[in-house]
Amino acid sequence: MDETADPPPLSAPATVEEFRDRLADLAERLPRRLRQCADYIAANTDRIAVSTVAELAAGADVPPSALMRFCQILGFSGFSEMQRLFREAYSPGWPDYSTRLQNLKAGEAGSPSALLGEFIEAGRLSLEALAKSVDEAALSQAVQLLSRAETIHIVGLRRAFPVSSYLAYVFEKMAVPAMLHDGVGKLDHRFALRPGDAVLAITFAPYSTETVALALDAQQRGLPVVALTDLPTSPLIRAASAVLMVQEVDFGAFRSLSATIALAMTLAVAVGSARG
Amino acid sequence: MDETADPPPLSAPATVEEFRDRLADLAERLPRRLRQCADYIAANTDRIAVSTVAELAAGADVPPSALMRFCQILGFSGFSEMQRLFREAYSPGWPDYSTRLQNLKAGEAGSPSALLGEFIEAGRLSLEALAKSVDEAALSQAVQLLSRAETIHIVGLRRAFPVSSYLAYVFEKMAVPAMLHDGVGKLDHRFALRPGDAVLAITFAPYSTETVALALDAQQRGLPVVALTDLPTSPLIRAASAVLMVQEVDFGAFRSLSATIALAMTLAVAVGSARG
DNA sequence: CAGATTTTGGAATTTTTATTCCATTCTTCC
DNA sequence: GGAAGAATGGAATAAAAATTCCAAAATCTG
Repeated sequence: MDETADPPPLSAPATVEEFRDRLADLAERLPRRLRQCADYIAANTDRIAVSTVAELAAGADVPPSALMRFCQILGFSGFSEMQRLFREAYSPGWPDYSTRLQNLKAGEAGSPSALLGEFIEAGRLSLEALAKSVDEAALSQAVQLLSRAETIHIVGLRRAFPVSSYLAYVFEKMAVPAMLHDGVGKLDHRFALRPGDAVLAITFAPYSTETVALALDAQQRGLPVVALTDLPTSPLIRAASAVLMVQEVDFGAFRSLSATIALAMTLAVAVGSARG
Repeated sequence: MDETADPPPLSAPATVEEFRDRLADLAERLPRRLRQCADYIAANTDRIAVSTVAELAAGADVPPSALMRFCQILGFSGFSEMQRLFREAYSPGWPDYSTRLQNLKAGEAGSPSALLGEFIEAGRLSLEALAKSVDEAALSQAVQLLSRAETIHIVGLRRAFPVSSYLAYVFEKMAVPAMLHDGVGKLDHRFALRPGDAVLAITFAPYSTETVALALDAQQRGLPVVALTDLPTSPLIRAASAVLMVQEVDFGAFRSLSATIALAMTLAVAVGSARG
């Protein structure tokens, strides 16, 4: 009979900060559906003010009633009360991307935000350049070669290592047999290359000798090699059966990887779905 | 019999600009109450997305029915249609893709170049979102914490591993003492954390327990922890002294890393130059 | 593995909001 | 000053949205 007062009767968050705090606090211990709500809401807080329960629920991929329960757990009487908070706090983010970027770059030269502006711009330009310059024939051929391989050997060190490790991750997610040659212990695993396999080699100037060596070795054994590199003068080219070229825009001595990763992902996903 | 076609059958404005033009055009020749509507709406365009008919009518000091009539005169079927324009214009409508991209995507669906178009677009959108959402204060604080550290410990696995390995590369190029915790051999190297060091932890949903564990461990020893993560609900947050949040746009199940890398680079270069 | 407890999805209900309609009030112009 | 037409306000209705409730499913516990 004494239903020991279950949840302390939370009062509704009064500010957006309070809201975020409570959300972060609660999220970990919520059951699955409610957790989905929390994540979606966290990622799309700005849409609360202009959406209906049904729209948000659809976005979070839960039924509307789950979202209602979620609002109540946060301490609101319901969705409407929560929405009121955001409608009142709402001020449109009108200054759009290009304006915002200008502001970022205009900040005191050398400040972190100015730097960020530069890197964002460099990434954007690289992506645009890639869109313009991609060689569709080479891309299709690369996909074909890799789709037919038994195991795909991925090699890319130093600056190319983030790319090769991401490729390895994506292939694993798609259950494509792949081996990442990461150079740990200076082992080169050359003899892991078996007939029927293929090599995906990635390197940019200044080129890694280990990567080039592995690619040449594979070629001599008659394995197909797909090269992901930057210039027509790359030493990788004479080892390769298919060449994908991508040039990143530098910012100072530093180079974005946006375009390279976009291209690598494309390759991985296309291969993954071709192998089906 | 020929009821001389009354008002030319206006179609609804399709953009906010069109809306403003039509409003300016019409306002002068409207009768009193409708004129009030026009004036109030012109001055409070930004509230349309988040208000009800009744609220706006009260603001303009007219009855709701007058406001309804006003919407229809502007060419909308009613208030809801007008509101939809502003709700959509507000949040998600990051504008203007370049036309090149459209072409890429237009290629045979499922073809590699169509895929590439999607990844390029996802990267672009992620960069734009980052430009909008970056928390400059948190960024400065993160730079400060890492600049003061003796050794910087970088930890990020699975999907975050490309980011952490790139950070390690850049720090090395800049001669900043840094250690990459890569989980090789399942060693956690927890005791490499020394007083005076700092941790830069990177993880995205679904969060890596190893990364979170190392961050918490560091926090308990009183070391500063900089978190690079995606959502306010991330378990990393309660371990962190500075939190950088970045959200990537998904394409299907796959996620670009463009924005994350841009932010990571910024951090690395800012720290590198702060340490001279 | 059975029973207890929590979580979930969706249909039913209530509340709010948008929209229409029409009697009344203002304007205008003869 | 009165008739014709336009404009108006508010009550009535329709549509949409929020909220509740409960049976079924999933999960936990002994």
